[in-house]
Amino acid sequence: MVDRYEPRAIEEKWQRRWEADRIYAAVDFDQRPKWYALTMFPYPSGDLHTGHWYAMAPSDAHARFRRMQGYNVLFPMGFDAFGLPAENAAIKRGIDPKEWTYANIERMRKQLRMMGASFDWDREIVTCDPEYYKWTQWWFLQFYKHGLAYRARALANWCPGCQTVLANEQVIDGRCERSDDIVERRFLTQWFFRITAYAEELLKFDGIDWPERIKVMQRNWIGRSEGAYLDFPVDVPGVEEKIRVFTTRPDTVYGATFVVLAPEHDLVPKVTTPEQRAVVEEYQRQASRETEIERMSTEREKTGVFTGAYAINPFNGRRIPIWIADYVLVTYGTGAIMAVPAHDQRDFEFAAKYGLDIIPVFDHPEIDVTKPLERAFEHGTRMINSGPFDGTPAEDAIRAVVEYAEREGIGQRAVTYRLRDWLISRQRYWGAPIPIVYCDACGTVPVPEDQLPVLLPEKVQFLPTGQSPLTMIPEWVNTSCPQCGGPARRETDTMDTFICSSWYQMRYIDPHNAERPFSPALAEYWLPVDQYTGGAEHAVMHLLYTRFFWKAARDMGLVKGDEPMLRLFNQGVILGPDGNRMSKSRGNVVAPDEQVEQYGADAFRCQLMFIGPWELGGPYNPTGMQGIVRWLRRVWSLALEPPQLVDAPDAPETLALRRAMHKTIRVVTDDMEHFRFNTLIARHMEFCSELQRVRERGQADRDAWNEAVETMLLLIAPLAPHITEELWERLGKPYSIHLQRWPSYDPDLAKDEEVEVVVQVNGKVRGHLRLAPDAPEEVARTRALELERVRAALDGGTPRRVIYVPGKLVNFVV
RNA sequence: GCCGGGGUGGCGGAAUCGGCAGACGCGGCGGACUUAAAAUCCGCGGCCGCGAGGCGUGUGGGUUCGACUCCCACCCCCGGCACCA
Repeated sequence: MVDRYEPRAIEEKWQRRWEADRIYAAVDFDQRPKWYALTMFPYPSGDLHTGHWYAMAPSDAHARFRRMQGYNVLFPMGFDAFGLPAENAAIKRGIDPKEWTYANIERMRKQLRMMGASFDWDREIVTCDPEYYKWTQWWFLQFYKHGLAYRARALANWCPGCQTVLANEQVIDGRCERSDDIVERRFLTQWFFRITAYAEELLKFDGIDWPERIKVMQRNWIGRSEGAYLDFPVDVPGVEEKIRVFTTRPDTVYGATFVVLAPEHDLVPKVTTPEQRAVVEEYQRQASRETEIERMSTEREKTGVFTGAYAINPFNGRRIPIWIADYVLVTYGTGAIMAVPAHDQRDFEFAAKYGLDIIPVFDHPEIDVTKPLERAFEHGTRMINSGPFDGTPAEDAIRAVVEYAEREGIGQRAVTYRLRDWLISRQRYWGAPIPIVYCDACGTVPVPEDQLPVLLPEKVQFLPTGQSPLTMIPEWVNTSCPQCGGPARRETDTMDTFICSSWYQMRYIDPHNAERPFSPALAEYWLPVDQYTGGAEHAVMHLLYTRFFWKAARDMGLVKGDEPMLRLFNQGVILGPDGNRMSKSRGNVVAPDEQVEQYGADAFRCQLMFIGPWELGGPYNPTGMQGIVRWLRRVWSLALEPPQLVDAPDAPETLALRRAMHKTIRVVTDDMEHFRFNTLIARHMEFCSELQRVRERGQADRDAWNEAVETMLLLIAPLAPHITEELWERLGKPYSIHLQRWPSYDPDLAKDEEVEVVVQVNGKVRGHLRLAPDAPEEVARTRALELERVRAALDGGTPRRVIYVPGKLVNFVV
């Protein structure tokens, strides 16, 4: 009698051994084909939760699979360690952010090791290490040098809870992505990365295999619109300005009966008449107090005020009023629109409310355009009320008007994007300092590369003042100008942590390089990432930023190729047993450490993979764990307690066993390729049942049995690395199972010898046959007609038609 | 409103170039082993019906010898976007 399967007794032992032997080390410049597998690195919150396991364990299984297939696999892990929680802990509990973070990292390293994942720990990176953020700062300088980083005053998102500005991508439904506070809008001078320079290219996903929904989300976020800029001269004495508007409907320009500026538009103070100044300024004040949430509400009735000024429609010379209204956004297009109430519902509502003219400029087959409109209509048939363009068919209208505008110098075709430049400065301490110095004589001066890193000072006061805590350390702020040596001040804002994670995949390939972010030769060998896995919640943040970062790096000549991650897989969200998101307040949290304690890491890994398709996520049910535990016990028992082994190479049972094994290899390999862990484990369970039946018979062919058991262990190794290693050793096989080759199958043996064929009469099942998959129709038909129930159903009638699908069915139609 | 994803037993889920609906697992029921229990092993398992049989993949139509799968119309759930000119 052998000992029972006790996961706790073997898992730690093997984890230590693997690490000591560095069997998962990625080998630079190895002859094997390389495979860079990357899973999103965690924020060191101090506790590894089930969501981390759900993201990482299947990724690990896939990386192990590739390793066994003969790839030189790079599967690294690290910590995205800058960010607000550390600083908030400092504010609340007086703990130093650095100490807090490193203590958490230490704890999480232990928890990660319990997973038994094949991470190459020699390549670990921690983004808050000066050794790492030196290069984050270096990247900032490269962006600055290439005109991709700039400082500007702009309307920014301000989170009152976090006391810092945020990028547009980090505002979700008007709330802070982290703290959920309602975001305010403030005019502030901030640092930006020019992501808009790559807007057009970011819309293309050529040559990469990414989920459709991520691509759609990124396309929506970038929001490309084609149209034209048109210039409306201002009719105000002494003001020689033109209002440039962006429109996707230049063909409706003759219907423009007023112009609307965003309340924050630069020209507002210049054009507003003295009589209107008071109401205009009051409206601006009111608009500036509004949060995004209030302003974005589409239900809300539109408001606005007249500036008292007029502009001239450059097409027909018509004098039209200039209004301001907050339904026009200063951040989109030019911050000004021509309003065409007849053909735009928003403008229609505004015109109706304030009694402005509504002039249709298209005919419509079902609408009498000579009568007052009830609502705007977007598309008509031919242009009307449009001077020389009258009669132009709708499909030619835009082109005709734009060509005219370009000829006359009153406009030009244009493309605009919803995407804004990436606001990267944060008024917080726990981030990489922006390596910039302000000198009274030289102005904005980048810190020379050889003076990096600009170290974060320690022993800092944390008060949420809305200014970076760094401003309160004069000995840090005050410095000398790198150019002239005169007195200068450091930039006190730190960088958005999404910058740290935009290039981390590049650092893993050369994590200890002190001379440069990574060596070009290693980049040539390892990059780009072959398989990236992580959550879809990063669709328009990290996953967009890192593509931008890569393209910029490519244009700087630092990397080759157009995309950083060739394949992306988004796992779903793991939920608590009650189907809700796990949260302490709901009390539905499943703690991985407890699952491991109770069932073992192998069982927990497998259960997470077994519950359903990885991309769907779903509830984690701990009671279902029994099934996985039983299966692993059975694997244990089958490996260690064989039937009586005899020499029967030609017995039909031996062939059947071989067939089952080859079929299992085929199914498991195919499912592994496509991350179908749930069906793959189901196949394993079936194969185990088949082995069990063989064993029940009492004896089996020695070679076939041993081969089957060894193959089973090899196929399970990526899923459950500890138990398979233990059994591999007990079977006397060479260490380590994880360095063995993935089994291959014989396609002929993997095919079913006989399959069940359904016999139907008029589409209803009346019987079954066992036939070869490629049996000829004649055989199938004859055998089918021999069946009693089929004859009864035919009731003596002659089939009008017979449908035969080999391997599937025979259907008699009467 | 627009764009994705989804709706299948008591539960998690399988099966889609149209071909036995419910693989595999949980829970349930029955049996074997045991003084007993645990563990293990074997069997049953959509619904209605004693049965032959009938009905079943969100709803209603359609195409087809045959539809979870394709087409049309709709309902519900999840995620994303939403005054973007």
